[in-house]
Amino acid sequence: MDETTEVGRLGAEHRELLGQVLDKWSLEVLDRLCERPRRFNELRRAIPEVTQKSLTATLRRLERNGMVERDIVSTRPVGVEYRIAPLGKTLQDLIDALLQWSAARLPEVQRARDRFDAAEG
Amino acid sequence: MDETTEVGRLGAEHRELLGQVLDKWSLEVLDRLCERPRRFNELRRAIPEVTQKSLTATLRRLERNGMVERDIVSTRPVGVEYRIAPLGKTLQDLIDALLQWSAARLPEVQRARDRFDAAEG
DNA sequence: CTGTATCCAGTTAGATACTG
DNA sequence: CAGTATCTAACTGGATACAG
Repeated sequence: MDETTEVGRLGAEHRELLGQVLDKWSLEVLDRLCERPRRFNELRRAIPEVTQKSLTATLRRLERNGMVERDIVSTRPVGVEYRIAPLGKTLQDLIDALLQWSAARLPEVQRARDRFDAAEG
Repeated sequence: MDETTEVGRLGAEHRELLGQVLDKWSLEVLDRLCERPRRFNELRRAIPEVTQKSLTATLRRLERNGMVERDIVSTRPVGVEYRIAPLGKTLQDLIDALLQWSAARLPEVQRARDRFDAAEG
């Protein structure tokens, strides 16, 4: 296999999976559910910027991928509890590491952005 | 601080940063550049599904965030070499871990998807 | 070789209103 | 409480043509 035809080790399926699990809201939802199970509106309050529609879509996608489980509480009115699934639990350390990386490096990134924006003007 | 007002530990700035660094093509581009510097078309060949437009946009974004550096080679016609920046290097272990997680867990995820899709029909 | 520019179809996200 | 439905504005991505 020569260099000119060398292809990535990441197939489309892996890109799709990581895209569904690392997207805008999923990281934060999973992080929250790793702490403890949460109700729908509890998650909304914990992530104030997410809309109901986007949170619903995020939770469905995570459920479909086996990352979270959904528990219907038969009260009136009904409640729904979301909790981390075993498969989602395998992501916990990775998510923690990503959030810590972001917190640690954001200042450096900001300086890089300022340099870039100043140079291209 | 009571539970009803508790908010996430991830602010909008962190979500934006992770979004720019973990997006569809960035992971694979960074992974490739961690191995060694690459030319533009070399990256295109390594990631056959990416269009020129998207690869350009991805590289600009990564450059702006201090993740990659851009080196213009004054030949005719000109060449451009991209290489990982020190800040991008701090992501390498995380990226490796994500790719490995994806490779290890994809089969389980597929089974979860099949179950979900069968149940909701 | 490494881009930029343009057009355009398809997806996505917010706002709002409504339901079991 | 936990959604679904609808409309619409904004963004995204592919195709194509062209340029330094």
